[in-house]
Amino acid sequence: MFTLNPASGVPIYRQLMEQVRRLISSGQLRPGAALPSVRDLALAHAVNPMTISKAYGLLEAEGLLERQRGKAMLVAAQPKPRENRSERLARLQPAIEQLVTAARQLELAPDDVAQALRRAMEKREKDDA
Amino acid sequence: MFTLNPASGVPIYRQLMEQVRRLISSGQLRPGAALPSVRDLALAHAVNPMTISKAYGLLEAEGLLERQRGKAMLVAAQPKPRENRSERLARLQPAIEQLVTAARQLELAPDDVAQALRRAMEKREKDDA
DNA sequence: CCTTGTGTATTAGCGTACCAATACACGTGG
DNA sequence: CCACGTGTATTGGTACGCTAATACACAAGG
Repeated sequence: MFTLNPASGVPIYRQLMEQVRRLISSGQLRPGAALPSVRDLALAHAVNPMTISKAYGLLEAEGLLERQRGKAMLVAAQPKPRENRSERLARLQPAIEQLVTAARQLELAPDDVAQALRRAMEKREKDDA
Repeated sequence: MFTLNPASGVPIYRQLMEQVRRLISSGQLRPGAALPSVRDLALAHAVNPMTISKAYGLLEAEGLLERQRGKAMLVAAQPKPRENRSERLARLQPAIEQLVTAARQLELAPDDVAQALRRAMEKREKDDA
């Protein structure tokens, strides 16, 4: 469900937060849905439970998650359950900018980049299936 | 020349290193070319000079840069002056993977992503000109 | 009741990243 | 020669990110 890369430089708890935000904004995690338990996630990704808890706690402070004593973390009941396409595209923008910067510095033609991107998306689609 | 974002989570010196690697692998920085001075870069990006120096030092350890006492850092004379397209595409892969991951979690269609990418690349091209 | 499963607080420790300020060694040009 | 521009070493400090090991409060189910 999540992709955590400890060597990326980006703090793990931040990676997790961003991915939860995305899953909620796309509706893959709907209001009321339960999140993976802190210990499960920590075990699965070989990470300290407190690192996961930190992400959950911050997301609760943002109002995206709700806490129930003794039970799993839930997606909060929100006024905006699912963002429209343009809002989600806005969330994608940072990743796009980074890719464009890299492509420019590598002097790769737009067509080459587009083709590589299409390949990667097709492969991901296949792997998910 | 460089794009350093202190808030991205990725250490500044790592961002710089990666971008120097890309500019060399594309030939935009050729063997013998001088790099921006530590103090200039530090001033331009509001960063401590030692942070830039750290990046330069590590790149020298990698063999990408050469040091001349009292003079600016140079791009080393390398056996491989410029990488071919497939090698440069390989360097682009991490940025692509990250974009694909984000797109999946945002439930954005490949066509939407491709279109957003093309727009961003065209805009960058225009801004550069 | 008691076990198991939630999240969380606490304490301590460790390594990294960055900063400020200072000083040094070297090459170049006035 | 001297001033200026290279990179760099040093010292000291701050903040962050992550870990380990415990321990607690609560809910649900056997």
